[in-house]
Amino acid sequence: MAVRLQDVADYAGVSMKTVSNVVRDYPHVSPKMRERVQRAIDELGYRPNIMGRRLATGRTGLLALAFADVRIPYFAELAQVVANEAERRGYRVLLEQTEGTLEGERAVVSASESGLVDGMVIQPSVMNSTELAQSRTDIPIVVLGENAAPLTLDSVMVDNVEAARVATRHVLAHGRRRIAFAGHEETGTTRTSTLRIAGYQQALEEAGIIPDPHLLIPSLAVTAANGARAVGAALDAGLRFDGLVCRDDLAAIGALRALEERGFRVPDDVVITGWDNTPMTEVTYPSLTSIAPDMRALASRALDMLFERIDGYDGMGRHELVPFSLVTRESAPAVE
Amino acid sequence: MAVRLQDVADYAGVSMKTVSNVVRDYPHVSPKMRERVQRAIDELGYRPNIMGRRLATGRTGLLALAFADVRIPYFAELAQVVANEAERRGYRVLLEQTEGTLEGERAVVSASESGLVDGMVIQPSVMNSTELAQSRTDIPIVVLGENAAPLTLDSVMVDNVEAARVATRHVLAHGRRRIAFAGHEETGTTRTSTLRIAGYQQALEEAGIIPDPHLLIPSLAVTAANGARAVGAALDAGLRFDGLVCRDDLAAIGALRALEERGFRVPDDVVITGWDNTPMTEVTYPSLTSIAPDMRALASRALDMLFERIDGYDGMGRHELVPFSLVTRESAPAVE
DNA sequence: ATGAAAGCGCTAACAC
DNA sequence: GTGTTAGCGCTTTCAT
Repeated sequence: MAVRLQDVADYAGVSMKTVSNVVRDYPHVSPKMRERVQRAIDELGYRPNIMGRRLATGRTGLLALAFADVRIPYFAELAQVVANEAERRGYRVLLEQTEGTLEGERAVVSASESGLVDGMVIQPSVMNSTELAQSRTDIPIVVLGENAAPLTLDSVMVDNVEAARVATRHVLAHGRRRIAFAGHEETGTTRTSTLRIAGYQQALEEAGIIPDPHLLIPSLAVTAANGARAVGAALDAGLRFDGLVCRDDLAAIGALRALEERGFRVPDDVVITGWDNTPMTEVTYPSLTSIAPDMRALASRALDMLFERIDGYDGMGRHELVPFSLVTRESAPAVE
Repeated sequence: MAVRLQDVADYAGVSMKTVSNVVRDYPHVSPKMRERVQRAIDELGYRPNIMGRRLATGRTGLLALAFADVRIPYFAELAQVVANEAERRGYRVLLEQTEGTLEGERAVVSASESGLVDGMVIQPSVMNSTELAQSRTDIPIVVLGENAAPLTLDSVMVDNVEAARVATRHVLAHGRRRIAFAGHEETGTTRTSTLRIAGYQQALEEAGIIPDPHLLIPSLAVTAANGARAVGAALDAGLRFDGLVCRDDLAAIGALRALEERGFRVPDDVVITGWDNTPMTEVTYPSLTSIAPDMRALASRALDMLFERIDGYDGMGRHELVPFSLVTRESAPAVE
């Protein structure tokens, strides 16, 4: 039905090899031959069949990108930038969602079929990198947002501890002393949250403040609605604070609503920082100061390392940090 | 390197055919043989190679999902539900982003390679369905959110006109009379926006109100920030309204900010409705009343039709509507 | 119920 | 510079 390489070869009166050379822009083809073949290709409307090519080369041109849920704005952002970077390298991206559960992550990682993708970029929610490294040995994996065990896995992340210190110091610079932390998981705190809380506590201690565990406000899951519920419940229970460092923008957005609903003013009564610098931060009222990871660098370095491994590099796991910045907006304005 | 079907066959002392039968759960295999082969598979850790299988069967098990940008919450939602429905049918989803441009859509649709995906679900931003139908004839396509020309393309959408009437009538029921519409594109209104504006105007006319073109507030692009700018500028220019039907939730979120920033109160001064019922509507302050398309039905019907075509159905294009509802929240509460 | 062999569409040695 | 041919890993008639 579809026109094949052989059809073009027959039509142009040349061999498959020559047509293949033209299709793949192989340099050593005479101009007139190239033109003749190209005409045949155009007239027949030939399109190379990926599967045939992939079988022959062993490369699929496909990458898997795995994370909890695209509906979480940070992951949508990640999908966008990874897809862009992949495209620049001639690759396409297969979305794999894990729902943030261990089963989901296991399912994604222990693929029952092989040869679909050449590599995988994964931001695990719960699985540790040791298990990760053991599950999928047939293709290279780059881990995002978590320091991978130094086996064959590479990792890229921002320095969560440092970034949390920066955010917290910024709140301190506003003269706030009772600073809460919101949005980490209620059950089984993830590594990401642990690191951010560590940075938050370090900054407090550096300022001579003893971290008060009551000021840690966990929420059920990473949604803004849960963030609102958690912060709302804390306020209703009488908890008071004048600064709030949030685990992510969703928690911050939820906190914003919980506070306003109860008559607290941001930033006058409570200074707030978010994390991820997702598009929504610009348009909440007040807009949100947020930690902005360099997403482009993140995706770019992750794919660099992934392709090095696809190309055969076989050294120890490499662990890279990418830059971040604090973008100040109304919820915690810049301080002179 | 990787273990192949032949390796398993050798190891188990049977033919490839038998192993293949076991792998694919072919019914006519004797239990003892099945067990023997299964043990070989387990011991060798055999995983069938997708590409080999696909080449042989002609099915890739992959679907393309194309739309403007995953960072737009509605599309993230769409990606999520389509991925889920596809998985239930044993398929995976390849993300294709068009950036909402004609070039982007053309690039996605006029794939230079064939055989990668078995079908495509696309929500076009600018390309009309006639061009769509002509561009990609090798695989079936289902169009979302736009009434496809009745060639070989199927389409699924909500009744945009009717939904816009429902939203507008709800605002009218609040006793509002100067009702604006916000968030449609400034340049080259999309078909979606056109339909929604039509429904909005119909509802006004039914209520005996002559639609005032000044109350149409376009914005530069579908982001909340642009929505805020557009509505803000309109207010600053002296435009006044007591109701606002928004093209989508992003526009509504932007409008919310623009209004609050200028001291207008929602819903007291202005009643607002959004569209898409994205997660953020729950947690804005005030929360947003929004048109909620039945996303599950949308994805489910789209994939049903797509698979019918993949399986050989070759009739005229079918055009289906899926249900929607109006979810009332604080920005436009339910009216008794 | 199981085996043998012919492809699926393409690339890559290797020859000419 | 171009043609020949042998796979890539799997499924699938067709035999047995």
